[in-house]
Amino acid sequence: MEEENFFDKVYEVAQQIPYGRVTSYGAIAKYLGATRSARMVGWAMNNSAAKDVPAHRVVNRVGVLTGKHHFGGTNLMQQLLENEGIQVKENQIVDFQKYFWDPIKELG
DNA sequence: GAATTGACGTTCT
DNA sequence: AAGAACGCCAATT
Repeated sequence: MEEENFFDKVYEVAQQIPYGRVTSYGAIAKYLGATRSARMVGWAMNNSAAKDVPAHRVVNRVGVLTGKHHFGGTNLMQQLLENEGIQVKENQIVDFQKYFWDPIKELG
């Protein structure tokens, strides 16, 4: 069954995010051809807790750690990003454009 | 089984 | 230009 669902594709792309880089839900969704399904990407991340997906490298289009509450209810997500050399201010990534990893530009 | 919500983003008014 | 509504698919209630 190679026919992977939108859900599964999100996992693959998320796992391909390089170290010290971040991407957005919309970027992944757009890469999969579902620009308007960015919500599903976030929903997939919810299940990613049971996967090997670095969901902490995925933020919204503005670079805000919207899903930090899903990382244990603490600033764990921010700590992980800072651990990779990414500066975070007020739950927002500094120089988001600088660390932004576009799957379309990098992969496709 | 139906209705609502959800880690978002685009499009219309 | 700013604000409101819609769309996507799956899971939860």
